[in-house]
Amino acid sequence: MSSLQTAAPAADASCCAPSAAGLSEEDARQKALVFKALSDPNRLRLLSIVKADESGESCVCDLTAPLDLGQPTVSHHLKILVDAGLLHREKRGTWAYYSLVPGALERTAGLLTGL
Amino acid sequence: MSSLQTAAPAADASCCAPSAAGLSEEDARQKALVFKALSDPNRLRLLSIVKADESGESCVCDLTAPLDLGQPTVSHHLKILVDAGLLHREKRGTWAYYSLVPGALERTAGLLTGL
DNA sequence: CCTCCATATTGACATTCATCAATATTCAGG
DNA sequence: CCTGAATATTGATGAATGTCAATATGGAGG
Repeated sequence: MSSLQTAAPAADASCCAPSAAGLSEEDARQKALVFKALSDPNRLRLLSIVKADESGESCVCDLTAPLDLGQPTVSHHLKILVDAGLLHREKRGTWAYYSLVPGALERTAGLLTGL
Repeated sequence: MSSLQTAAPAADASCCAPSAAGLSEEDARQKALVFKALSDPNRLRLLSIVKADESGESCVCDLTAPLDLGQPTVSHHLKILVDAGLLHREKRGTWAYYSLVPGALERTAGLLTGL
């Protein structure tokens, strides 16, 4: 399971944080994972295409062409975005439809302003 | 020069964005650079420490200890954060003081919600 | 059952990255 | 000037990453 729990306070888990004014080491590592998922241009484009689609979801075949990448590469990027808790995957028949996890982008934005 | 201009509208610069529903390739690359700067746990901790400091600025010597990293490594990370437009560097005497660029975190958060 | 199609996984390769040790730079004091 | 201190830069190294070609998986239709 896991799923990064993007906005988790991670409060008592790090009760013994020795000092280090800011983030605990563990807290920083988890938050960095989300930003790492966002640190690739093609993944940003995938997110924006999925978001822009009026139906709210896109299948891999719609995402391969505009990025000029191979299908396995697009699948790989999509998996990273799903693992980061940003995209949701639903398989219907032969097709896989990806959609934004509601509120995920806003929660991630909150990670920044709440640093 | 450079300095990523985190919140630049990049409006007319990409007037010819051919199609690709979402971000243009160039737009995506620039935004990815900011998130790449945020994709390292130690850099997130640096940001939070600088932000948490009541004086609003910290020198390298204050940042080396809590991260348990060598001084060159911390300098390297700070440079990346400065290049990303997130931190400001001011040298006074022998010391270098780093502070948050006002509004930079909020602008970066806006990159996400405005995808 | 067999074939086709959409997607996922594996393996390999080149590139990028985080880190450190060593060295260079720059400034303050004597 | 010379010394010492704080920071930056360089070079090297091991790990992680993005990409593709090849293959696997799994459902749809004949």
